[in-house]
Amino acid sequence: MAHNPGGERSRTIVHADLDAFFASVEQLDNPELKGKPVLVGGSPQARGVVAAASYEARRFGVRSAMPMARALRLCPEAIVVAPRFQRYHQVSEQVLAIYRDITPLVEPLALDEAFLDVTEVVEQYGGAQALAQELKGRVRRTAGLTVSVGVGPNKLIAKIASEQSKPDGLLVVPPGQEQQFLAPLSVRALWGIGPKTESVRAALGIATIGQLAQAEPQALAASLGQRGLLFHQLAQGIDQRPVETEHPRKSVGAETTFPRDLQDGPELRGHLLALAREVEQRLRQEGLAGRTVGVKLRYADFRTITRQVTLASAVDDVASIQAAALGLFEGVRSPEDRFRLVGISVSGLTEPGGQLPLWSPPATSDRRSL
DNA sequence: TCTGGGGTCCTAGGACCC
DNA sequence: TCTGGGGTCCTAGGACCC
Repeated sequence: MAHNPGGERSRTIVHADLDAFFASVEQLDNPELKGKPVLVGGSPQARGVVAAASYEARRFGVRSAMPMARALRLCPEAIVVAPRFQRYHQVSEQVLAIYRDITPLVEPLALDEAFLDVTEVVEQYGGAQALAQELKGRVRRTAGLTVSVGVGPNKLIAKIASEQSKPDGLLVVPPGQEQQFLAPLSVRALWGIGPKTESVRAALGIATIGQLAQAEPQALAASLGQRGLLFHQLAQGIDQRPVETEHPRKSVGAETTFPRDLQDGPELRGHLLALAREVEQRLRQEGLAGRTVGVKLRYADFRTITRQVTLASAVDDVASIQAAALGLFEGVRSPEDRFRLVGISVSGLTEPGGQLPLWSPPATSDRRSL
């Protein structure tokens, strides 16, 4: 066991991240796509973006979340494939089963990512390196996919290690080497530091995680609030978050972006109804109901607003969801507004109980939104 | 360049209650 | 006439992640 002055047991955490997941599954299922630039996502006509790009496509500078129109300008010969989420779920379950065969302490983060707490089993495999090799081998043989693996004394280190090792990588950061490993990396590598936060830190003159670790906590708190102090901790390589196998769901939502902007009318309301149906279906699949119904509206100029209402009891049926959503929509729309997206979500989730009302008045006395 | 769809978490302010 | 303190619930927006 590693030396640790704090007296706490040293943990061994694995982060496993499937490479270019959606695109790799498409190449697996259709051998004609192997070795070719593949883009999984929506069509450029439907204002689609790239959900996943094969490594062949990334060489052209294509990245996830990039508008498909731009991706195709960068890589005109790319093959665009519509996403098949059911299939990705299937493969994801297959891979999670492999992880759970190693340890029950598996925390899925997304379809293509998971943490494993292998503290108790790592010695059975002859150490972290050997365990990671074994995991990679099993995923390749069983699912036909490559996975990048990072191993470290905590989640933060494991995650950044797998990121650094991509693709088909393996990187073990032993306890005690956290600071050394992190110091030269960009603060952007820290989980939670996005473009906005990065611009704040740029104003402070901090570029690397090492500099962030050295910075005055007060200065960080002044510009970033509580998060500044958290980032300061993380920059020292300190991260006590446990691997959690259970994540109770907090909300269920569905949204659609229209191929062209829509004004209020039968077409838009038809979309709202379809979204309410979809949310109902998914709530029932999971045996859930929720008290809070929300709508999301994105205007033609990309400005986005949300409105929500909390009902007296939890609902899981189209009629109630749709009624609440329409009420919220009526409260904000003007006839000349043009929308590019509408969405519906249900939160405040519970197990549905007994008879459900079609419509309940808001729980609060604030009825402005209605 | 022209921006998806699924989420989580955080902040801040207001209403309300005792 | 000039107004506490603590706590909870609710809403809206925004940053972020995959």
